[in-house]
Amino acid sequence: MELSKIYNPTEVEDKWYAYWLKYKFFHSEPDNREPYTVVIPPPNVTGILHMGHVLNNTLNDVLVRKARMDGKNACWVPGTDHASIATENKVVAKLKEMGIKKEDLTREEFLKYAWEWKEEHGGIILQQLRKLGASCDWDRTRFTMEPELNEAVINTFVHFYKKGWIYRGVRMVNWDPEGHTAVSDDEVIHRDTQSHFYHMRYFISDGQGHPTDKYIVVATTRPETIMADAAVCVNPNDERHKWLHGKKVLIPLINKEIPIIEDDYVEMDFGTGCLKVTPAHDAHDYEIGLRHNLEVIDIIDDNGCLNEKAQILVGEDRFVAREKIAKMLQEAGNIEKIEDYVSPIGYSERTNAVIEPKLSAQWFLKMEELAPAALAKVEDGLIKFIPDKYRNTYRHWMENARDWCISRQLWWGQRIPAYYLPDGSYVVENSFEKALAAAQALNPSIKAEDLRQDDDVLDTWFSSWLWPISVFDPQMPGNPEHKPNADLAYYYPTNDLVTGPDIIFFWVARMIMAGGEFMGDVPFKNVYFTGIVRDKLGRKMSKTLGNSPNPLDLIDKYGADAVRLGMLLCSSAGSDILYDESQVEQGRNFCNKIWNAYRLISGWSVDERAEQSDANRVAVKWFDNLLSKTIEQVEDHYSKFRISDALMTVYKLFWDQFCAWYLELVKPAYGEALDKRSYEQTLDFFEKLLKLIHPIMPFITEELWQAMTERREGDTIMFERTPLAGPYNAEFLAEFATVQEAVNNIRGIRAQKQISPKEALKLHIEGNLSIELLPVLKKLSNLSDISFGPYEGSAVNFIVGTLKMSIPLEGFVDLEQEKAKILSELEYQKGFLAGVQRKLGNERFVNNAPEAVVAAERKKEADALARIASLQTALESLNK
RNA sequence: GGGAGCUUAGCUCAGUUGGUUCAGAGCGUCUGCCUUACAAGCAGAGGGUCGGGGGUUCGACUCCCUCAGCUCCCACCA
Repeated sequence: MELSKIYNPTEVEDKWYAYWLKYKFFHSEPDNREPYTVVIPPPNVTGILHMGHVLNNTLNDVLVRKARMDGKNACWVPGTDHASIATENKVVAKLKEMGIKKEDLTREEFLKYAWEWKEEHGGIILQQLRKLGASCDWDRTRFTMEPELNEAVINTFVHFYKKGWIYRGVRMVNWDPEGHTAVSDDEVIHRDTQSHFYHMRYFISDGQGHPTDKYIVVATTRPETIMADAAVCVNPNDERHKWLHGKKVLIPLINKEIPIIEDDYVEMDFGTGCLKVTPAHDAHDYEIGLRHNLEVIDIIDDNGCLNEKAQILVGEDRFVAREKIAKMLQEAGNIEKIEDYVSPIGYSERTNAVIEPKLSAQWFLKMEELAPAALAKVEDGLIKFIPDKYRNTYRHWMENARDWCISRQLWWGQRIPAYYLPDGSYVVENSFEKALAAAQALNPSIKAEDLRQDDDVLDTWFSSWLWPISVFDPQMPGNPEHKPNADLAYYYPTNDLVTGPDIIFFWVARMIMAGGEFMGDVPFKNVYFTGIVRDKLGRKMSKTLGNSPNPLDLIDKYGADAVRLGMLLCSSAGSDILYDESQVEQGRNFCNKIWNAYRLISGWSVDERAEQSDANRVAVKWFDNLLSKTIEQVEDHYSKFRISDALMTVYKLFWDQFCAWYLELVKPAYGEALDKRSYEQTLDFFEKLLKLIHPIMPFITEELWQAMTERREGDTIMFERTPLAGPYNAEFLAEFATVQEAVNNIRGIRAQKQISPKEALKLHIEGNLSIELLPVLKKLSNLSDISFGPYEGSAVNFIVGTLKMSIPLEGFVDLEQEKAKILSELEYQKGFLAGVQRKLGNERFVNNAPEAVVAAERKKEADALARIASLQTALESLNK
């Protein structure tokens, strides 16, 4: 069969993925092999594949496929996350398009739409992962909001509640007026934002609620909140404001009288030294309010609009109100000045709305015991972070962890299992029936219709923190009597987690907490943190910039193997990845190289009776040694999670050694056949190389592995064992490398002197070189003759290692040029020798340095002396 | 404001207890080649005083100090 000159991935990839699925090669069941377990970081159920996913899942797949080929029982559990805020937003937006407002729907009606949306768009991303070649056990696909996992979440809540670690409290929370929910501190992003600093005059009251002519200047960025002011605060040590003590001022526009108070919190040298205190709308002010018993006046509603308590501008959006009130203050003569001002403003990570600090009742999980326990797991080395530097970040956070606000004012998610009695008290149980019973225990007259379940749902992370446990045995969390089922007992703890450092606290830390709480064991042993994928200018990939390629388009254009390689090429753990399409091109080129190597080998005709030539025998011996050495290096890279190094090592072995040297060596002349022995050994090498490459590029390797010989239905490279490194002869490899260098030199001379590769040359070698390597040198350099010993004729000379080589080239030798070359080489060698001898002459070096180092220096000295000697002879012969 | 990290070739980065001719790799660039596996290729070449300064050491890209520049994380001085 004629193979095309160019590898065509599309058909190949679809064919083999379907084949792998057909035979359920990805499926894992517990057995007596060592397990290798990975759980996918569950993507948003309605999300679509982006470059970050590609990076993450490629790395995951490489690790899983490698483990599988190492003979482990590899299990990669896929699934999706319900992503409450993100999904609910999408559904709300969709309903809006349809002319439906969320407020007009009941909870049940809304959830019906949400589930419809989920069914329609959910899981697309999992289909897309298949295109990438991800070898997930699809039979184990989970969703964080499926019934069993919901149960696990609810049981977890009840568990911690009964333990006394979950409590309900009024706190200043980060309110997202667009998402209509509280979000955790970690979901708030602070960005410097251009705004204004309004300097306002607050007139001193005469005691009757009328302004005097005296005033103080208060500076704020939020004039729209003045109606909620409860006091003006100054520093007690501030001389400038001593006269104000005990006085009252009037809030502009509404003329409300508020006291002047004193608190150390106020910085004297910031602003005017006078702070308006608005307990309802600022966390610090709230604290001050608590200390001074101030009234809390909440004038902003859940949509971020002013409410009736504001008295003026009721119903206006907070930003509109800000502009308007500034104008009103100006007109009323209350504005001293308005400065441009840049200040950090909190934005919602999900909706990008400006966060409004807001007082509300929320549920919290205490971190008091969970955080230190989870910190210890990493500090004690039970869990390794790659790269290690994230331990610092982790420690810092864990030592300062605040209680986790776990309630969200949403409908899409697990509803908090707290049930309120008419008197405002509540019970927490994992079912309505139990709750009713508990309520009736408190008050026998309670009926079912008297109980009202809490409206809030739980933070999505409150379900994903159970993921490494719940995907195997959802009964486990929050169920102390339950014994782990067979899956959980076998697969837990998982081995490696590949994820981004941005969710180290959201997810990684909390999984460690849940693992400790429910399993008494870590959820994973290694956490590999990827970087963030950026464009080649270093910018984050974003929709608005339009700099994020669609991975599926890339796969269509270049093939999944190429995309995988392109991603891995630039990915060292923990550092950001500057993605450029040229890397994917490199991946495609590599596929093509592999493809063409196969074309070459498969096109050879074989001579059953021919003897193996000396050159071929040495070539095989060399590559066999090199393969062992390289496998050792690759294994070492993998063991340290240096995936891109492992990849580059294999890449260079295939391209720079196998193709550029080995195949060139054994390649029969045109029209001639290859001896059978060399042919079979070459196929063996090729197969081993395919196996080494398979974890990185699964498709092309399966295609060629299947093509290279007759395979049975159901065979796959996936379950072939990783080639093992045998012993190798390092000296032989080094000597071969010397020959390669010599060949390079001769090629360079040919190029320089414009001598055709077809014209045979003679070579003289001064020094020792194994005779067995001569056929290699001869073949690759097209030499008609090699002789040893000093050469004194006119020649082009070069030095390789300790060998001086000369090519007699009557008519091509430029004497002067040759002399100059040797002289400069001599100079270099003498300088080098001087350096070495200086070192060796230094007693402290000889006495203090390790013996091996000193010995190496002595060898350098000897080698340099030998080279200098032969250079000098060469020079003398030229001078004759 | 606190913490962590980075700075090595045009670009992206390795450099793994301080010691091999250690100053590297990939890509890009330049030159010559459509040589019957591959121009998505082959054969060559050029390119860096390892951010600046100081120190420790027989020896520093590597350890310490300092300065400069950049990045990230945490932190709501209104």
